[in-house]
Amino acid sequence: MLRGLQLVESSHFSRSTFAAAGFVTALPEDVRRRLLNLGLVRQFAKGELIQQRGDPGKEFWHIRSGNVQIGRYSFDGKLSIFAVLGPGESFGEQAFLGEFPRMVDAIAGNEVTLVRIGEKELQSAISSDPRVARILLKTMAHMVQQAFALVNAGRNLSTVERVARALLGLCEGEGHTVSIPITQQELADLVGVSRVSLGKALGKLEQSGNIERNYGEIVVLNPLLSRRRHHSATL
Amino acid sequence: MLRGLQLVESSHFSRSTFAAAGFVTALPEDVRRRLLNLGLVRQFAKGELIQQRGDPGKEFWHIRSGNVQIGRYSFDGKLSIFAVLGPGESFGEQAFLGEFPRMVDAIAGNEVTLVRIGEKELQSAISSDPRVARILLKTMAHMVQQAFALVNAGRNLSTVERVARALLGLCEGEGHTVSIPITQQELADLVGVSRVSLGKALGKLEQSGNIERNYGEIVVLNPLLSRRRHHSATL
DNA sequence: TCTCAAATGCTAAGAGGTTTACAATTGGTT
DNA sequence: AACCAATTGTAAACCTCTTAGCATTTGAGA
Repeated sequence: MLRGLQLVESSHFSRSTFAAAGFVTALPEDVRRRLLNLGLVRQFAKGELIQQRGDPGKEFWHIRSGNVQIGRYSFDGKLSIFAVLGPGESFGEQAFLGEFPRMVDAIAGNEVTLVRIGEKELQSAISSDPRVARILLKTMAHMVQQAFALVNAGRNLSTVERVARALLGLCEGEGHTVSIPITQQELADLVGVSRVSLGKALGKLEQSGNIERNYGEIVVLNPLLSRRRHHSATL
Repeated sequence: MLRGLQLVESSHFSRSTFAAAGFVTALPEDVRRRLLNLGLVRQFAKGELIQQRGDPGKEFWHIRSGNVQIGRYSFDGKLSIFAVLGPGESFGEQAFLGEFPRMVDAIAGNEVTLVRIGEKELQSAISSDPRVARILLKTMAHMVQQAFALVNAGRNLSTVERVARALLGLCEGEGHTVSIPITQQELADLVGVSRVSLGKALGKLEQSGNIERNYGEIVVLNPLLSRRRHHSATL
């Protein structure tokens, strides 16, 4: 029975996928400050492209203020948003650390202030304090862990549950009612089901009062309503 | 049309899941040697338990000789094997680096010689050479990458393809015909499908001459036959 | 050799997702 | 205001997997 958007959430769908909320956050206060002080501060205007799919990841970014949309421009120039990240979060570590090309585009959602951490800054932080490397490795290990949790989640959850999770992920910690600008087709691709199935799932979530369906947007009514960690779904 | 076990294999199913083939291998020759010299060498007799699910991961292991079975003991004392690792490979990094309990059991498949790398050895290696931390971070980033590749693979591949991949993963680089001791129920759980569906998939793979089904074992006939990287499945 | 539990093979019913197709709605544009 | 392309709602046929049940085969131990 549907009883609400009360989900597992040991990891947000989007956070764990394309960004590491804890990558900078997990560092001890003093080390974090030192690292962020090393980085170059850059501003981006709303809509400006921060990173592009395919180009080499020579840095990662820490968000000081504003928010960043993570997504993919399709061939026809449309953007499919996977996540919206806010202050304190960081993104781009994966390509940077792994030394492979960026897999997603990042666009400034509004006026945004970022700190750029490149190879030099990373090395400097690592050599300045022996704890740093260890903590970063720990954070990465957790990301691997979460990634595999995702694999299993995908296997064991119903479509409705997966859709609900994806929506929660797109809310990104917002407290109250949130309007997500996304088409059903895009959301279907994100979750990995057909548009028809997604429609049915959304229908159920709407009936149980969790969301509202509008043209080109989905309104999540009470996203924070009991978002817990390490519990099984009540859905 | 089924044309053979010619698969993607940017990542082995099992390797990327429970072990990191490249975790030690990726290090530069000199650093690797130094790290492995630091570690305590231990022998395990065939069948001996190396690590147990649930206990704290205070180290990881590098296999010098012999092979190690990674799996899970079910409540009734039976072992479900997920992977068999050989010389040069390592395992247990994830729990060790992430500082959470072990998720799998590891048993010596035969007389095996391991090198134990603990906190002290890791720290020592990291501080001895600035490259080490960077390389380890890179390896971890790749594991995250592979994990997400798995997510997408699970979404886009047919059951037959997923089964074929799982089998290839269990072969672990063996060149010729390999006999894998595993029941259909266990393999079904591993792949995430029902035994009935697995049976059908195995039937197709057998018909196309890739495997043989026996009682409690599956024989993979030509596992190495064109195992490539970063290509799409021909299956 | 006989016995029996485990493992496999097989079938049928049912649930749920996909594809395809078309109608209805929406929001921007002329 | 009228139009049009994008989006959404809906239906039907089809396909695959699951569950459940039972028959058959296998291999190990008495």
